[in-house]
Amino acid sequence: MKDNNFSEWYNEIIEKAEILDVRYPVKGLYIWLPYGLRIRNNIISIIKQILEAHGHEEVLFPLLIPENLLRKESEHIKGFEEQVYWVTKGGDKELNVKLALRPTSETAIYPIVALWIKSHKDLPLKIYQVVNVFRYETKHTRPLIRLREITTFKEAHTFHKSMEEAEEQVKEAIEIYKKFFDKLAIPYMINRRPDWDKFPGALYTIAFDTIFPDGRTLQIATIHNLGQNFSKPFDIKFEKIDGSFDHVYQTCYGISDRVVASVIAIHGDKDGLVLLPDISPYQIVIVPIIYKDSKKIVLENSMEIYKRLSKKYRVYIDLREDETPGSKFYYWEMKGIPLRIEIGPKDIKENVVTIFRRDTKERLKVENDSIEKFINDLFNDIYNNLRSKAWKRFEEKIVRIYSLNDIKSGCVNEINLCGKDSCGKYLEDKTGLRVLGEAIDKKEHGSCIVCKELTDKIYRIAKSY
RNA sequence: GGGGCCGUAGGGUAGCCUGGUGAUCCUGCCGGCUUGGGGUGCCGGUGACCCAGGUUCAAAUCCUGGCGGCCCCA
Repeated sequence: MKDNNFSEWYNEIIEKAEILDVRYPVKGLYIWLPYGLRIRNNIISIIKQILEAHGHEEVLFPLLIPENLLRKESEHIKGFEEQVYWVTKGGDKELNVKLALRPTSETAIYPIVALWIKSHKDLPLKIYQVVNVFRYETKHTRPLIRLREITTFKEAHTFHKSMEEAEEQVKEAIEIYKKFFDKLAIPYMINRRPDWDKFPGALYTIAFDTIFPDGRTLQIATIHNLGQNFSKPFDIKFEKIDGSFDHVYQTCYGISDRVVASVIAIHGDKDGLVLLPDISPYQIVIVPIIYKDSKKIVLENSMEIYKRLSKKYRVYIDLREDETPGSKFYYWEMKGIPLRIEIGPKDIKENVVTIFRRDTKERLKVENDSIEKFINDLFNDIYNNLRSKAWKRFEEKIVRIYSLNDIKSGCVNEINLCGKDSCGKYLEDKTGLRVLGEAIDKKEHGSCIVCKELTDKIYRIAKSY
């Protein structure tokens, strides 16, 4: 079902694995359930760690943005106008100044940062926050993919003394997201968005796209070079070494709930979630195999191993007596727990435990004394296996195309394109696919698939979410 | 942006076309016995017609609107 009806599979997993409750009576808003939230939080802490290691500091700005600030940068507001939720009343009273629920936080953050930055010594400044943002989506909403409340919006904002430094920051951001998605074993391609699809107000936008099992691409991270487009209207100035003043150069970059969607969609299989040890709420679940006559010894043994492993891992021991082992197996596989340890009378007699790995469904017998060592290796194995499988499937969905007639809709097409808007738009109209943008890591001589002009630019087009 | 389909217990469904029976079945949940190394079996119980209006003696069923879900095309 994952392969022939991805949507159905996805919705079912979200519900059965208890990621979200999708029954909230407002379109595009969902409830994080405890299990899903733990996965989300584990993922967030990974990106936080990486950002902090790269010198970013966490901040937290308000949700409401006064209308005049939201409108300061004209391209920006044009891009978001149709999607803004407004707060117009306080109780019964009409507000004098309408307040927007942030669709993103540039216009909330920048006027304040303008107060913080005085001199070149204050630069670079690198901050980030993890917040919710609201967008009145008119298109089909989907859990974690297209939301009206994006509950997990990690946005970083950086401020620099020169365009060169801002360009360097874009490169650092790319490295940050590479590390992040590598850690999650999510394959990606990096595309420079066409001008008509860049972030409103940006000089240019670079995006990470992954490919879902149904062949559609999903944007999972974006990086924007803002130049001085925001620092001028928001008047973010600094004094240079020579005493003159300039407006700062800025970048911003973000990820969202879509990262969680990718983790679910890319690693999951027909039996449910498949989680990496790093992000799984529990890394190991212990299922004692209880028979009447050996109940006591099995429980004692299981508890002992549970306590022992809990020192190093996140472990859950499933002591429910009204469920049979078989039903527990299915349950924890749906939940994606990387390892299951079965302990029964046979194991105890042989002084072993039975370890089952979720990713390959193999069962292994492991000597009692060497469990920890074995698990450490196994965790690495699981990561490597999931990562290489994911990249393999990803690459199978990318094709190199030389003629308009050969373009395929179920995968990512790599083509030569001159880069003119007119050729890109023509292509979108003609194929119904979307121009994801120019591959930043790939060049190849050829001629534009539309106008035949010589070019070495490779563009990617695909059906996207 | 355009078009189509749908809304019945916690989940999945039958019934709707052609209005009228105690609203079907599976699953889940609760209780009991049984079983326990891949969804153990049996018995008993629980729980639903999205909302508002309209048509009608009578609405899950027909009509209008709202809210919500899904699919296709651009």
